[in-house]
Amino acid sequence: MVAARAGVSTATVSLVANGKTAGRVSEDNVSRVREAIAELGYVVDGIGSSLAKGVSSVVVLVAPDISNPFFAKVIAGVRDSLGPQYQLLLSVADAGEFPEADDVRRLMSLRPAGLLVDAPNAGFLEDLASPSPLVLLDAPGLEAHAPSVNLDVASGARELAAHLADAGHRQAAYVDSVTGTETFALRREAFLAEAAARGITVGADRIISTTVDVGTAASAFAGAWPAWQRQEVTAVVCSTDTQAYGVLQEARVAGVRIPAELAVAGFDDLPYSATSNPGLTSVHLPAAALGQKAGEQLRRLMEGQPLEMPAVTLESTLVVRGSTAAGS
Amino acid sequence: MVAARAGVSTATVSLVANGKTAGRVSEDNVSRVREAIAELGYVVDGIGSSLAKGVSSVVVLVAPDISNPFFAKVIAGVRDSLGPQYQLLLSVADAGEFPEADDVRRLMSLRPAGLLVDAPNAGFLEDLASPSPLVLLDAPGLEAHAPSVNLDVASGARELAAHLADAGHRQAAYVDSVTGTETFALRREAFLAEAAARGITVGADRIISTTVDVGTAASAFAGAWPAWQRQEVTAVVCSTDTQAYGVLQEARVAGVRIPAELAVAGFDDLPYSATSNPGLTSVHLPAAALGQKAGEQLRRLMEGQPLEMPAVTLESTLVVRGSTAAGS
DNA sequence: CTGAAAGCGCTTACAG
DNA sequence: CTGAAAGCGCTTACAG
Repeated sequence: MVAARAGVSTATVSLVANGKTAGRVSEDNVSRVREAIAELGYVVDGIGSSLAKGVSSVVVLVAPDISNPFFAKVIAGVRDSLGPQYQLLLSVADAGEFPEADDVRRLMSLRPAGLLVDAPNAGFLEDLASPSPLVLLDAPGLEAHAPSVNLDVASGARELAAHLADAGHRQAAYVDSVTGTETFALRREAFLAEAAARGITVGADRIISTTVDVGTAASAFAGAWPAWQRQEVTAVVCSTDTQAYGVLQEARVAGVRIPAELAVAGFDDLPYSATSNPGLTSVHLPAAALGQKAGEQLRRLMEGQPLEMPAVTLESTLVVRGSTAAGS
Repeated sequence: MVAARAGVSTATVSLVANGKTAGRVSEDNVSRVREAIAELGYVVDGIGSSLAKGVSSVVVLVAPDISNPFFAKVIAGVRDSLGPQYQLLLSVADAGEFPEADDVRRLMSLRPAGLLVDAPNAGFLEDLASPSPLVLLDAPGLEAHAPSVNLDVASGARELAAHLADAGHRQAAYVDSVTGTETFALRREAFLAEAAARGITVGADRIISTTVDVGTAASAFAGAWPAWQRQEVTAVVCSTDTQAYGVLQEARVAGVRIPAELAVAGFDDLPYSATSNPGLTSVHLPAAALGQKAGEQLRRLMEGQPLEMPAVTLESTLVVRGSTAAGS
C-alpha cells in the first residue's frame, strides 16, 4: 500500500480513507495521510475493500425496460438520493425480460451493497433470494417480499374514468399491455371499475392487449377500430402513452378526428405527450420521485437503519390535454 | 470453501470451476467436483476471484444517453457478443453527460474486465486512462485513443443529399444537435458538402441546433419556418429521427403538407420512423451490429488476442419513405 | 492513539 | 495428477 509512505501503518490509512478517524487517529496523522492520498492520487481498491468488508459499493438496478424516457427519470432520481459513495450500475437483460436465475447468481457474487428492482414479477423475486438489502419499485402486490415504493395508479385511473364520464362518453375501449406486470392489471381494473360505476360500458371484446410499442399498438387499433366504431365507441384508454401514440397516429391515418370523434388517453405522461398535437391526456406518474424515494429507502437499509415506512405509495394525477378536450 | 467436501483440495475445485482442467485433473475428480458444485449450488465468489486474478468479470458500458431505442439495440448487440461469462453493467450519468473523473476512478477501482464507451468526447477519454481493455463506439476521429467501431454516417448523409437533389430540391435547411459529439459534425459536414456539390443551397442561416428532443426541435422549427418558407426551402434534414418527429409534428400544426410542400428526413432509422405517417426517410444506422462488433473486439482484447482491425467502420444506408416521396 | 496480525474467498506457481 | 502455501488489497478486532 503505497500511501503507507505517509509514515504511518496501512491500518491508519484505511481508517482515514474510510472516515473512521473519530477519536482513533491523531489530527496530525489524519492530515499527513490526507496529503499523501491527494499527492499519490490514491483510490481505495474496490475489490480488496469489498472482500475485507464482505460487501461492495455497487448498487445494482434491475429493470426490464431501459429504453423509455420514463425510466431515465427514475434513474436520475435514484442517482440523486444514492449519492456518490455508491456506484449505480444497471443490469440489462433483453428488452422486457428479467435476468435469469444464473445471471442473478453471478450478479449476487459481486456482493452488491444493495439491489433495486423495477416492476418485477413474483418468479424473479423468488430466484433472487437476495442477501443484500433490496427495495422494489413499482411492484404493487409484492410488498410482502421486500420494502417497496409504488405508484398509486389506481386513483389516476379512476380520475380518468370520471373525466371521460363527465365529458359524456358512454362506450369506451381499452388497450392493455401484454406484459404480466402487476401495475398494468391495476391500471386496467381501476379504470374499468370506475368506468362501470359511472355508466361507461367497456365490453370484454373491447379490451385488447399489445406490446408497449407505437407500431404494434397502431396496427392493433387499426384492426379493432371498425368494430368499435360500429359499437359507437368514443373513447380509447391505453395502458401507456407509447401505445396511445400509436392509436393517435393510426386514427389520423383513418381520418378519425381527435377528440371530436374519438378521445384518447394514456398513462405515464411522457415528455412527448405535452408537445404532441393534440396533446395527450395522461395519468401523470412521478418517475423521478419514484427513483428518489426508492434510493432513499435502500440507502437507509444499507446503512443499517430501520425503515419507518416499508411500503410507500406515490400519488398519480390526471393531466388533461387536447386529446380528450371537452365539448365532444 | 464448502465444495472442498468433494474430497479434494480447494485448488482442484478452483481448477474445475475455471475450466482449466486440461491435463491437470483426473476425470474422476473432475466429475466428483462437478457433482458437488451442482449439489451445493456453489457459485464462485466474484470478489475473491477478482482479487486473486487482478480483474473482475464485469464489463462496464459507459454511455451518455440511455433512454433511446437506438441505444437499446446497441446494448442487445453487446450482450450477444459478450456472452454470459461477462456481466454487462451500464454506468449511468445524467442524461447527455459523462461520468466525472472521480466517478471514473471509482469505477476503475472495481477492476472491470473491459470498458465500452459510446460517443465519448476527447476530454472524457483523457480522464479515463484505463488500464483495462477499452473499445470505443461511435467515436469518429478518436481512433488514436483506442480501438473503435464507427458508423459511416458520411456515406448515408451523401446518399440523402443525392436523393433530395434528384427529387428536385434546391433550397434546404438543417437541424443539428447541440451536443458536441463528433458524429453529428460528420453528419452535417458530409450532407452540406454533397448538397452543395449537387446544387442544393443550405445557407448558414438555415442551420439551427437543438437538443435531441421532440419538443425542442418542434419549437425551434416553428420559429425558423416562416423565414425558411420565404426563402423557398422545400427540404429539412435533421441530425436525428427524434428531431425530425418534432419537425413533422410542428409542420402538421402549421398545415404544411409533407412531402408535397416540405420533405423531411433524419438519421438513425428508429422503429417509429417506419410506422409514422408519413413514414420518415432516414439514414439507417446499424445499432445492433455496432454493439455486436464492439463486444467482439473487446472480447478479443480481454482474452489477450490481437485485433486484426483496430478500427472498424459499419455502413449506413438511406431508407426512403413517404416524408420525402418523389413527385413533389 | 497506533501498528502487527489475521482474515475476507479465491487462484496460481510450486513441490511432490 | 494433487495439495500446501503464498498472495491478491484491503479492514478490523486486538495488544500495546
